[in-house]
Amino acid sequence: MANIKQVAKQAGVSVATVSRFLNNKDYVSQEAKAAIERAIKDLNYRPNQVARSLTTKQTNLIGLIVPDITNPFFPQLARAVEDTALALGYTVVLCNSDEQQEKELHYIAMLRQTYVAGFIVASNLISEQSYLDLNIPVVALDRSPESLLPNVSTNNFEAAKLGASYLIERGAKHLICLRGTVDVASSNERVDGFLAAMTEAVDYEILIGDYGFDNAYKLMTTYLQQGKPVDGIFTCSDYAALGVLKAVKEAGLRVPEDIQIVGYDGIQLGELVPPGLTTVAQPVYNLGEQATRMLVNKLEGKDNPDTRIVLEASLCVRGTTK
Amino acid sequence: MANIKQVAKQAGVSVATVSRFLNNKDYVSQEAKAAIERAIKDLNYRPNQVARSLTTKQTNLIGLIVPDITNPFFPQLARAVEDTALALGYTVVLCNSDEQQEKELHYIAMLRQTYVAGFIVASNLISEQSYLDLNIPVVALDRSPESLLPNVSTNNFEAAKLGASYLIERGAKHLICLRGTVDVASSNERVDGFLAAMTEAVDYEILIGDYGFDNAYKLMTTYLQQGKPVDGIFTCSDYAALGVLKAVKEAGLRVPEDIQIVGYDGIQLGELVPPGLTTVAQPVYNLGEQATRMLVNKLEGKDNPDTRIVLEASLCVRGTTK
DNA sequence: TTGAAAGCGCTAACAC
DNA sequence: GTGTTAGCGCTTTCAA
Repeated sequence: MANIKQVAKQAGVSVATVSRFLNNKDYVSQEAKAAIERAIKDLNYRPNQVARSLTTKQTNLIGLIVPDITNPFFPQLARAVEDTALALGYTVVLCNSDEQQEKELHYIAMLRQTYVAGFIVASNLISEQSYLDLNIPVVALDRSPESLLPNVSTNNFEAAKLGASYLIERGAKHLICLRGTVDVASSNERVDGFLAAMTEAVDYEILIGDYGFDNAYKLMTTYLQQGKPVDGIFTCSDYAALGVLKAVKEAGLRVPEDIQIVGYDGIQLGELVPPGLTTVAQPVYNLGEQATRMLVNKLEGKDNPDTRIVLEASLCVRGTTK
Repeated sequence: MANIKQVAKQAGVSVATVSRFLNNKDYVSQEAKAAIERAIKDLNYRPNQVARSLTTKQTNLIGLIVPDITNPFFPQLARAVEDTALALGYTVVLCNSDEQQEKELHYIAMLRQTYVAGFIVASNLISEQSYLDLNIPVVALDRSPESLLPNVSTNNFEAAKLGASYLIERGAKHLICLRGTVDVASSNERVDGFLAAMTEAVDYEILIGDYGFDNAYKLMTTYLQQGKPVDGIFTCSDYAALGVLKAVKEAGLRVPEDIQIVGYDGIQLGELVPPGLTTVAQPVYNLGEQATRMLVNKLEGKDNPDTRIVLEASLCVRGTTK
């Protein structure tokens, strides 16, 4: 691969001029421009990003950290982020922390050393303070509106309340809330929303799980074996709802006749899984797009009063409710 | 962030010695070692990878290119690759080409400039020659065993034959093969496998689609409206099978009573979707692991006769077949 | 066993 | 408008 020196020589100018041309800086005469353009074409020259970032201590890389790439919600989110970033001139490095703190730290360290421009964090394994300590722009995505970090999310509380209320509205009397990991703000907020929807006419129980499929399946299978009465289940993620659905069916119960289910997220797969998953749908694409724009605004030092965007989720009624 | 010079100063040695220590090269006296270790700890020093790769023209980055991150097969594959790579000391950069050649080229160019060590390619948008021209190790994953590139895959032909045969075995008489993009080798091989399973007792039709959900859904919906007789469908991906399943159900047909379906890939979601997707299951994790090992072997110049690994797929019978 | 110094490819003063 | 040159942080001869 050719380097800037060769281009300069071929074009009969200095490397500084070539560099200016490359970065649209200062004035470069028309003749010089033309000569450089030719040389670049002739030599099939591409600027070396590594050298560039060694000097500038900058890149146009955005690290996107997701907790579990096998949860279909995150690929959908990732796609939105990538789309938007690419359109704005940034490249996304997708990091799957796989629910392991160690992996997340590894990715952060690696990207940090690569002069990553900023992060979009959709996982919850590392403290917000740690991210702040990085001293580079970070945006939290799909976490809590109360986050210390600039963030984009839905109103977890209201959204969960909406979903839980609907279960009651459709006649559920014995509810379960399958919640995500404890101490995770967004997860807590969703549980609070669920609780806010409870009335005196119903009873409920809270099961502690995570947003994954496997745990949801196991927890619900165990629970159903106990034979306690249940006719409505609210899960804090769609992926978990799918696990619940499987457990319920295997237990020989009918959905929605015996048990109604409402998920959370709005993954595309929700419509595939017969009888169709009723869910509190987050505006997935918009979530990803807004987070990316917010980060890029920060990166480019734009005036951006927006340091928190809260989008509305909506109830998407399908077959798992009556 | 501290740099090597500061470490050297603090430790009372030269930068060269620190560098040797960092890379376990040549001899470094015990005293020097101790002093350097202390200094590194005191300064919380981390080598700057950018500077390092500018000098060495190397990194331990592996680019993993997938065609569609929203197809659940690829996240599963990605996870296996990441796991293995991390264990072997490499970091995976996951690139979703999103079925767009432009995006794929963008990622390749960007990683190439970053001195990426090698690629694992699970997409089919760019010619194999283009990858060979990169002049760095590349391994094709889940493509064709006939690939010019070193590759890891299942025996597409046999696997598809297995799936199609099973449909016939279970009594299907009017079959459809929903194939992937034309001119893609792995896709062609699967169709050939399907064809090889056909007997005189049945009739069949081949529909051209892709591995995605949307197209499968649309194609099948349209097809079913025509009212032609169909009682068995083989799709070249599970994700597409889910689309077919949806179309079939919407058309008011029963699965498997009226129409039997067999997918291909073995995604986890196959078991969730009632009545459970019968599929030709690829050994997903193993596929990803082997590809990563093959690439790393090449990167490290190990003697590796293996330039092609063909794994066996197996029939996973669930509810979409009788 | 260690240090001095050149150089990786590029940007950014600074001088002309 | 343009060229010279000093780094960016690291590895790697080459000498000592």
